[in-house]
Parts: sequence; C-alpha cells; structure tokens
Amino acid sequence: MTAIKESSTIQENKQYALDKCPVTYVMEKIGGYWKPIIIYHLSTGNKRYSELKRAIPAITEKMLIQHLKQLEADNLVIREAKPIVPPFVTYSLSDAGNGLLPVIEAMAAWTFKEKDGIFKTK
Amino acid sequence: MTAIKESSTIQENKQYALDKCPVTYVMEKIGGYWKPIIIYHLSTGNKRYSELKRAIPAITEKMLIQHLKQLEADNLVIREAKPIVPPFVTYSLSDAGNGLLPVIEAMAAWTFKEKDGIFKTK
DNA sequence: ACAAGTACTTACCCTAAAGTATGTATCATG
DNA sequence: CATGATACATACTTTAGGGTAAGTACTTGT
Repeated sequence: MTAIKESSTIQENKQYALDKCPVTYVMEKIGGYWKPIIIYHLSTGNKRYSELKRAIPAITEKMLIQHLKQLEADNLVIREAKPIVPPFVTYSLSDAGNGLLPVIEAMAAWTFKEKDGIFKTK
Repeated sequence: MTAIKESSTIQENKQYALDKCPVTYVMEKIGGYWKPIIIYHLSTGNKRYSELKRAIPAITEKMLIQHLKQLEADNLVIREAKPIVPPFVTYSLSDAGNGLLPVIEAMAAWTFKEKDGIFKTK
C-alpha cells in the first residue's frame, strides 16, 4: 500500500504536525481527492464495492480500493464480505466515521457561505 | 508560486473534486502540514512574520511565506506592511479565516474523542 | 468455450508539494 | 566595516500521492 521512506524530513514534519495539530490528524484521514466523496456516498447508506464504483465513475479501481483500505485501517469504514462467489462486499461507516459527519457538514457550510460571498473581503 | 501543469488528469480530478465536493474545497485552502498550524497561531492574535517564525521553529522560511501568500490569496489572512525599514509586517485572520475556526474546532474535537477511544471499534 | 460480472492486485510512470540552500535590500549598532 | 535583524525570493532536489494499464480467481449465462 504505497511504501513510505522512513527517514525524510517530510515524514518527520508530518509526524510533528500529526502530534501537534489535531486538525492535521483529521486531514490525514479524510484528505486526498476521493476520500470525502467516498465518505459522502457511504453516509447515505451502505454500499457494495461495485455500487461505489458506479457512483463515482471518474475514480479508478486502484484509487477506490486503496482509499477504502486506508479508511478501513483507520477504522472509519467497515468492510463486510460474504464468503460466496461471486463476492459480495459491503462498505459502511463506523461510529468514528459517522462522528466525522458534523465536521464534514461544517466544512460544506463554510464553502457555501464563502461561495455566496457572505464573508466580505476584509 | 509553484507553477502548475494545466493538462494532467490529476489536475482534472482536483477540479472535479473541487466542484463536486465542498469538503475538498476547504481542504485545498487549509491542507498541507503547516497551514492549520499557522491559522491556529493567528487565531490567538495578530502576529508579525518573525513571531510566526519563532512560534513554529520547525517550519522553513520558504514554507512559511509560501503558505502565508496562499492564505492571503485565498482571503483567509490579511497582510499589513508598514512602509518602514526594517520592515514591519503583520498577519491576521480575515472574516473568512475566522469563519473557519468552528470547522477547525470540530476537527480538533473529533481527534480528541478518537484518541480518547470514545468511538468503539465497531 | 467464451464473455461478463464480482472484487480486487500489481508493476510502472508522472507531477505537485515539500524541503535544502543560498541570496537580496535596508538600516542600526558596535 | 561588518554583523544582525527585518521580510522575503529563487534555483534546484526529493518524495508521496495520484494515475495507467493490465492481470487474477471464480462462477453464471449463452
């Protein structure tokens, strides 16, 4: 899952930011172009892998599972696989994942305000 | 300020995410290891360039102004320079920047919950 | 027997973001 | 006359994330 160089200032600074900054900690988990979109689609109900794929046509399969795996590793989504063939795998938000929804809504709210020009340029 | 290649799928997908996803829009503005930290320091009061530098020893000067410039361009911080020498430049949060504080607090709150194990692993 | 659907995996490439190092202009002070 | 403080700028390198393309295993339908 994308190997990382252990000894680089960029990793050290990441660590620094992760420790010092609870905001960075969240962004590590929901950052990247696709994660918020995936989370959004899961917030409207459990979805199969193929459903997600169809819901987000622009994403490649590599990016989709890569992010799903990361979200699962971070305990934000839960993967359930029925041991049948053809496979039947469902993804859903965990408690922690659901806990992020207010954060996500706050962000969305800010964006709409900003785009509506609610904040004067001062 | 870091030239960008206009024609690449990564840019297209970024654009897609920015249009489709208000969350990504926020993260574009406060993403990166240092921006949240800078914003935090400004949220406790206006700061001179050199004060920020001292407050965040691990950051390089390049990263510091680069992010300050971006934040200014995004209308999140305001730069005020007194036309004297030695220079006296102050940075402060704009209305839009202050509008982000609830978002930032929501993120911090989630992190603390998560680290305290409030979310059970299911 | 061959295509289609399920859910992935893997090898390789490209770029934006981050970091390193050094330089600039102006003035005050020892 | 050279050092320190102010607030930057700029060339050059590295790396982590994102993208492309192709393959896997197993079954059902035609």
